[in-house]
Amino acid sequence: MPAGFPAGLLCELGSDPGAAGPPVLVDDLPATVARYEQRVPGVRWVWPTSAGLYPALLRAGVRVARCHDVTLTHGLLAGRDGSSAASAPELPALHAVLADTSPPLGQAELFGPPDEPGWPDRAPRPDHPGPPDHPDRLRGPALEAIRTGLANLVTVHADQQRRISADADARRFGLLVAAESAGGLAAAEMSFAGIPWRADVHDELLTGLLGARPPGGAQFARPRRLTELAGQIAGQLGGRPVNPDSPAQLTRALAAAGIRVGSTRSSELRRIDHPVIPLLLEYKELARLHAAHGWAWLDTWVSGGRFRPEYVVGGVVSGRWASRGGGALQIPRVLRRAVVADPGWVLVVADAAQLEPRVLAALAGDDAFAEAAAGGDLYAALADAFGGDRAKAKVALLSAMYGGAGGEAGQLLAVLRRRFPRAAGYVEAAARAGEEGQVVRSVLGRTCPAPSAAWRAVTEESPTPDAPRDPGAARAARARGRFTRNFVVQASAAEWALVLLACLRPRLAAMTVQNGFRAASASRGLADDLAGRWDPDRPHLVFFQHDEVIVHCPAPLAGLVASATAEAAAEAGRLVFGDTPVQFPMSTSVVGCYADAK
DNA sequence: AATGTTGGCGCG
DNA sequence: AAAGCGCGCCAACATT
Repeated sequence: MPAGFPAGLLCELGSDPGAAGPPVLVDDLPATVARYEQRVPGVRWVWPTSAGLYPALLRAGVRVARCHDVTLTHGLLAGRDGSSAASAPELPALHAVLADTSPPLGQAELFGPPDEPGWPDRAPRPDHPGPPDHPDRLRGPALEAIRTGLANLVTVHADQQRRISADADARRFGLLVAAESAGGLAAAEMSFAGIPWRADVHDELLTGLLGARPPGGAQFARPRRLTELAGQIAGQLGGRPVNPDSPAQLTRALAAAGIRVGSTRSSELRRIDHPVIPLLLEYKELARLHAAHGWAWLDTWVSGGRFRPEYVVGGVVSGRWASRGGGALQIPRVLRRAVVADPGWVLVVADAAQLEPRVLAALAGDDAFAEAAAGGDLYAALADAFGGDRAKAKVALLSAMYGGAGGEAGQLLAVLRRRFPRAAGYVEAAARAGEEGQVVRSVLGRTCPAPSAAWRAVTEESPTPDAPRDPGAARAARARGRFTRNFVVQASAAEWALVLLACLRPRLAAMTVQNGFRAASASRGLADDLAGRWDPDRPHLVFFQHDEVIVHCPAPLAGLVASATAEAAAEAGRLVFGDTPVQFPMSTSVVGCYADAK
């Protein structure tokens, strides 16, 4: 596809902030980028967005090791400084990039191949290509616009570097910027690789649960099983037709049968003893599967044996990723059966065990807690403090992190506070700050949003001390307290996971099946598939869901991949939290099918 | 007809 | 007394 790639403008950054070499027009940007990647190990691409540019490079067969994503960085800086994210800098059209070829130093070394034996030499080579020298063939306003944009990019980048260095903890904030940028690369690579998805297995699952697919075009027809259930539900409720998808209709029909409900949520229905309830619960579960992940979803999102979701890096205020289209982060567990490795390949499924409480232990520097979090089952280790009851330890921790205190949670929270005062104090301080309208920051310096004007208006003290306080004020304050309480933990956990991803990428990129694999897979009839596939003998990161990664790789590499995830987890712990006794174990399975993991 | 809101539920 | 944190997506319903 390189032939169809638009021309791009490129220049090399100088060693001084804001300095840049002459802009050069290149008519094959992917080839040029690839040449830099090969000959100038450590090159870092500065560009407007990976989301805009990198997919086209990947389609052209080009991977990059590191970048500085100006748009993602802008979001982090705007959040930190309380400036509007809308005041985004004017950035050039997509195909303008800067090559930062200065030798990586310390922090900037993230995230390329680590300095370990066995990795490719990353010393810059004197024979690096430099900017290719082409006569400008684009002329007139188009070229001028790109040229101006490129100059803006140089300026904006220098400004961002200055603001990163000015952070009260520039090391950590710089790490956050590097990790967020690496995340942008990983996200594009995962979309490109796609999750291996067996449409035939998915279809069989649906058919087994719902009945045969309603015949063509009938998008809105209910499959057989849903029609049956709707009929039985109506029969139980007096015989008049009722659409169970309509909360209003259902509430009325239930009331007519003498069942009063505040809502039609499954959790509420489950508490009711009536023969219609099991039918309703089954209907709801199946209707949800049909609507959200049924045949229409399959048609829309799966092609060529892959599900290719689009990730939105940093799309959640806590820094977690969101996804756009296809609901990639809400795939129902039953459908994991359809995620099957290619022949000769396996899935390495690795998730961080009990990540959030471990993060809290490391954040708070609570030695007693940290020792319990050193390894193994964290809740079991804490159980002693709760009369030996692991479940109680878990409730206490979740309550501390989410701000719940219903039921016996309040009492358990008191135990937690007594035994692990620093851990409890950490989240409680965050909650107080939030209730007072302040902002809080994660371990690497992601800042939570300031309260809205509406919130400030509601919670403002009344002008006369005797006036009754708006009961909504206390409620709003506590809600924000729960948000900031959770933010410090969830956002810091998201950072650990992001750094894990950033540390895992280069390790995977360095792995290939040296001999025989291409021939072997061709002999299995995969040659046609391989023709359009990226890096056919290399592990592919294909899924990332908050604290879990899936790597799709040739079976012989599974052991190496599993070790790499463990190493990356340990490295992420060191980079994010420094010297802490807390460990971040990964629970890893090597499986042919996602449903068989752990 | 198009757009916005609500109730509900999937995931972590 | 009551209250969990964060998302995206669907059908139904409300509004323009």
